[in-house]
Amino acid sequence: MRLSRFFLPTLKEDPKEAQIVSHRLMLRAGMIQQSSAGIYSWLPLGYRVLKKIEQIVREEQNKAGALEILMPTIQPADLWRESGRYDDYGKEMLRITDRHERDMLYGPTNEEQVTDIFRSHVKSYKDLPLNLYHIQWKFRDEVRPRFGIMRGREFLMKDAYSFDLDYEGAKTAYNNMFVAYLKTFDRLGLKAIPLRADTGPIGGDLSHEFVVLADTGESEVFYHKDLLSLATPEKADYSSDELQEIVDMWTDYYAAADDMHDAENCPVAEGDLVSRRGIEVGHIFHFSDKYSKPFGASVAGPDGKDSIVSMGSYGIGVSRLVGGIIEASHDDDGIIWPDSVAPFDIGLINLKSGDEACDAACDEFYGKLTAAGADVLYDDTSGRAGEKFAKMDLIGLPWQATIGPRGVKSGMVEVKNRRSGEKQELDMDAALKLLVG
RNA sequence: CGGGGCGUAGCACAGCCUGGUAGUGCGCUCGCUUUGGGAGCGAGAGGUCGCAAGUUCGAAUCUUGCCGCCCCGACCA
Repeated sequence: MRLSRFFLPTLKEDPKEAQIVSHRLMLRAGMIQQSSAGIYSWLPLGYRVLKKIEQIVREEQNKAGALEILMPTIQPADLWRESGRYDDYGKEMLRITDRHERDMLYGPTNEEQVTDIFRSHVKSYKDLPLNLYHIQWKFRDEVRPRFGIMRGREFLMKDAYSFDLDYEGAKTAYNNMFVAYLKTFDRLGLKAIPLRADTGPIGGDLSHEFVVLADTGESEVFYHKDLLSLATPEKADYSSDELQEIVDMWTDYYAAADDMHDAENCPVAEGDLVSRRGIEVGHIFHFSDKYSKPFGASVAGPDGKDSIVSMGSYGIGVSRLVGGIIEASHDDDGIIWPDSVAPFDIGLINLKSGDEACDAACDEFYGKLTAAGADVLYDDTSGRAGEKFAKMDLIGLPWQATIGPRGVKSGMVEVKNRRSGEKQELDMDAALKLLVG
């Protein structure tokens, strides 16, 4: 992609409304534009990142055996009256009346909707276990949206829902998602820790939050120092017992959010306890028959008798992760994207656009990178060097390749790693080898 | 929902107290000079001063109401 043909409205100065670093950088890097409080448009650069994260989440859900569906954003109130949540949910739920005076709502979550789908079609234990997920926009009318995309009112979320015959099956489904989450956050380049969580209004007895570590995170977490050295599970398939072992291994270590942490009675020795800040990006629940019972979601068991299915739900804040990743990975100059979610792989800078030799060298290098399958943002604009470097640092592509009058005669390319800052002068072939293998 | 703050050009702001023809920096356009870390000079374009009512000969400025946005707290993917 040539920058001259791209839409990248970057800002040199900090917008005043943005306090936290991810919000500031997203606005400055031209990733998003606020539409109203807590509601944003995604501009090309931001949208690319959002889509990359979404795709990784999707791939890991698919690998875990979950099936993708797509449920509507607008739901009928009657469904929520069946579970009793229409009255319980309060003002955070955006309520809408259609032209026929029917009560509708913009979904803040989809337990009712998915349980309705399940009960309409699934009648036998032979169809279990089942895990349905979707990646869809949600709306919660927060009293006070803040932190940009991290705590918006409209947000993109992956939510999965598992259905099992009994508690044992549900627990395996839960463990399966637990492990899928470890793999997902690892692929996103994040350090995530599972915290035993309060189950809150949804209820249930098995629940974990996944918190991404970032110095600027919203809440404080305490955990045993060895927790982070655990290896992320790699195998494609695990048996129920293996899943349980992995979950046990991860949850044996102490980890708690500040509201659950009791310094006086903490089981971890002071020297082994680490305190850092974090951002909640995922939440998994087992909630048994909370929805299946009022909805009459039951299946015939092997004995021919109907039994209510046991459910769980598993959320990942996809849009929030964009901010979370930036919080966890940036410096004074801008964003530092992990390779897996970077909007482009490489930024190519033509230091003297309009100069015949520079243009020719850049065009050639751009062609080779692209032919090798790299996604390249090629700054072919007529801007000044400093401006180009600063902009490239700001948008945080993992690699920068610079071609300017100084090195062009000898066919040299300067390659810089955004994260380490390390620069090296290479001839075009060596640079190509480094960047695209 | 309690408390606080702010709405003036695309962005950041000054002007308001003490009413009198709307300004600065960045960005944008054109020209010249520059050219390896957000350039210099010159010339331009761009604003019903959030909206409405009121006071006044005259309102960005004073008064009232409304709307929007931000921050702190309680609450949450």
